[in-house]
Amino acid sequence: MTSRQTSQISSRKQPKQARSTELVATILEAAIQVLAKEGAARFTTARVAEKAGVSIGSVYQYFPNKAAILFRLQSDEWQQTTQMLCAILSDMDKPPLERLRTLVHTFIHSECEEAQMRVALNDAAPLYRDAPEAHEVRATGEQIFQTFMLELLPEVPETTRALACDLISTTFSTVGKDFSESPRTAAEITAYADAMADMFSAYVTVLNQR
Amino acid sequence: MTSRQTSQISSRKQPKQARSTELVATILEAAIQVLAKEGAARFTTARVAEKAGVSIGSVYQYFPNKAAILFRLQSDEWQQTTQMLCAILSDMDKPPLERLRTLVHTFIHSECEEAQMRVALNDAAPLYRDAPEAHEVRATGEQIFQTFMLELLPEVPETTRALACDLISTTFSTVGKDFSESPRTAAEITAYADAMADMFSAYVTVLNQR
Amino acid sequence: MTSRQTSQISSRKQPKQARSTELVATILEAAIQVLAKEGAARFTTARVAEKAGVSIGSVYQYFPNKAAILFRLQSDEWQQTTQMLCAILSDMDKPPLERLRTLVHTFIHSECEEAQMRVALNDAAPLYRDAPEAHEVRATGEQIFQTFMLELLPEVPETTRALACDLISTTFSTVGKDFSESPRTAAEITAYADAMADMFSAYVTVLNQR
Amino acid sequence: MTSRQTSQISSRKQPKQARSTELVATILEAAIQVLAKEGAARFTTARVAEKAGVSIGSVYQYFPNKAAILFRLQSDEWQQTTQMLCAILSDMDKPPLERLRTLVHTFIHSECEEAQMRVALNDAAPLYRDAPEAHEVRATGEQIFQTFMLELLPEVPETTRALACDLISTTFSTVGKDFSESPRTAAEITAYADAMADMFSAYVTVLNQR
DNA sequence: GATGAATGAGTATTCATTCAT
DNA sequence: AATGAATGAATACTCATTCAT
Repeated sequence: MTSRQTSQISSRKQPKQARSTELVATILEAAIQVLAKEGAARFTTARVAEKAGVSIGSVYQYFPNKAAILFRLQSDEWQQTTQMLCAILSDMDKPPLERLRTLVHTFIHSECEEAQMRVALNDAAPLYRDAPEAHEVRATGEQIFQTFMLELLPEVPETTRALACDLISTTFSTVGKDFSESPRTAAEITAYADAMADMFSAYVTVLNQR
Repeated sequence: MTSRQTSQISSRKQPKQARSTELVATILEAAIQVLAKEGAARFTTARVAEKAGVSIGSVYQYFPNKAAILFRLQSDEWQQTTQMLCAILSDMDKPPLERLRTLVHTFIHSECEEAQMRVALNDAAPLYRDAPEAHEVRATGEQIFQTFMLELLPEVPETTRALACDLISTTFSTVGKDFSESPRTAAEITAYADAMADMFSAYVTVLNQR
Repeated sequence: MTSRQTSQISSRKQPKQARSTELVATILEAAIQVLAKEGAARFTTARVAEKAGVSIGSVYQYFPNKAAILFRLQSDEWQQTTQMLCAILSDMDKPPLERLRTLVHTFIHSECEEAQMRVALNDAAPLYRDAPEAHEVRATGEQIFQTFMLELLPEVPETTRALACDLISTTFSTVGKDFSESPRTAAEITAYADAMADMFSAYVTVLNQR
Repeated sequence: MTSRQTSQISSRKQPKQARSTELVATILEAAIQVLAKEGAARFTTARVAEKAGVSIGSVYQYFPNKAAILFRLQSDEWQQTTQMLCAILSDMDKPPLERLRTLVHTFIHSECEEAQMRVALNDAAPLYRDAPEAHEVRATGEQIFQTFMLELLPEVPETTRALACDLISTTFSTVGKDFSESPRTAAEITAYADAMADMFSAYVTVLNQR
């Protein structure tokens, strides 16, 4: 957690060759394991390299610094989440509120998987959070959600909608994170997700009725 | 962010004399400043001692380890929040939903003060989070809120109420924390708090109508 | 003399390359000098590193902790002593008692060399003494001596022999250590070793006559 | 185990008043307990003061530094041993060799009592060993033994006798110390003491026959 | 005399990162 | 490209001793 870090946080090189891609994957996989088993405080480049069966030098060949590995992990997470979000929200066959409910369920469920790693990744957030790249990734996700909100709150004034969008998505992710920090049974997860969806539904309904 | 910690996290000695209390206050004040100005990663006992104009030994005379200082800071925060909560919720002259709205406003506002320090304190959470003392402090706050929920959701089945209680209070604190991480204008704060209160109101109303 | 030690005490890596072996040797040589010149209380990893002209990090690359350096020093000592013991005791051309006398002389002599370092190493014993590895090394030496005792006390009952073996070898090492703590002339050493050999001879002779 | 120590090691003041003597006794008793329970490395003035229910300042009122406490403990030990030695050796009714045997038995036995504390006291030896006062105390004990040796080895030349005296007394104390470091049953102690007495007897007998 | 708060030098150990091979 | 040895700043915490009250 010292500071001798380079500013750059995104990957050092685009691994064009199969060999490289493989290596990056190996390192990331090792990083996940170290994070999950050792926690953020014991997440060190040396440990990642060892777990990956690779030299430290190789790690630095593909990631400019420790933060970059963590950022990449987080980034991949966000991408997956975004895809999931996209898939669910674009299913125009179901009414918006039902899609929202599905979304909440799926998200909370996914958050509860690999909870240990997620907590650790969160603990390490100070290391990658401030990077400009981090904001970009987040922004993409928000974009999709905003589009969906347009569908959900058609008559509502722009300002209100933006606010609701922000509130709901934030509640989503922060409460989901907090909830997943304790171990949960499947039943608990379902109940909690339902409650959250109920809350969102009630809110959305009220906003539309105004 | 290393781990050589003693298990104990609560204060080393009860400051019986005025001198001691003063010193503890000085140290805590210094700790807040270090946290705010340097961030969690650079929060070291040496820096706290220096900022407090006190020897390192003195710091350790009153706090068994670094985590204890952070925990104390957090603990004091929680106590203040709890008192505020208590004061607002027990005002039986106003209807429950109005009190809830007031609560949200006050809380979000207070979270936005000293935001930088709060973010840093949050980043340092891994250091004190697991201490048993931390759970106790939190529990007290939840207790008060539960009592209020009884008033807010009188006819609702126990299980549902407990869930709603958990959800609302978690949303409260986690979303509030997230919101306060970016600098905000007074108008933004008010608008956001209103939105959150709207969401809670809608949810509570729906639950009562079922 | 503090206690923050990792459990492991044996060498961190097998120095496969010439470079490493050299470095380990340099560090050990420096450790001996620090021990001799500064004493056990001032034996610090930093001082060893400095004396060795190496960074602290390098010291920790080859030894998991301070105790490991001391243990290694002691271990090397024991190994040398054991070899010497072996060489002397296995010379079947000479009668057992003569070999015992030679042994005592050689041992006391060798103990008196680098006496200062030995005293310091002894002072530091609490740091490595309890390690399981330490017992193993000692055990090997005892084994050889036991075999020799079989030759020395052929007719004596097992129990008595074991006792005599223990007593003689302990007297050997502890008295030798104590004797070498003061500076001695060659004549003093010879006289003392002779006296000790006389004592052992008398004892052994009596045991055989019973 | 640091070095900010004053050179003086003997008691700071002669406690003339009953109150003082009592306090000194309390401190020494506490010191013994700390040594036994915590070991030499954790033997600190603060812990002694706390265990004694006395302020640190008071400890320093009666002992100039930490080493002085340890020295006093050791000194008291030596005095007791010397008295015991004296009592046994001056019993002119029994033949010298029998007295020697009794001595060995009594000594080994006493060494095995409070073994833990003795080991710790030994570990702390570097702190008080070099004080001139320590030599004086030891000298007294040797004096008595020398007188006894005169009786034991009447016809033997002075040089030889001095050597034998040194050897036997050293074997005595160092082997005794080493033996007592492991936990022992009463039977083991007796057997070991007998073996040692046998060895001494054999040696003495041979010397007298020359 | 008694107290115990205050001091601050001292120490073991970790870890991100570099760079010669 | 890959390696992994080397670096050394950084950090938490202890403890002997002093001295103002």
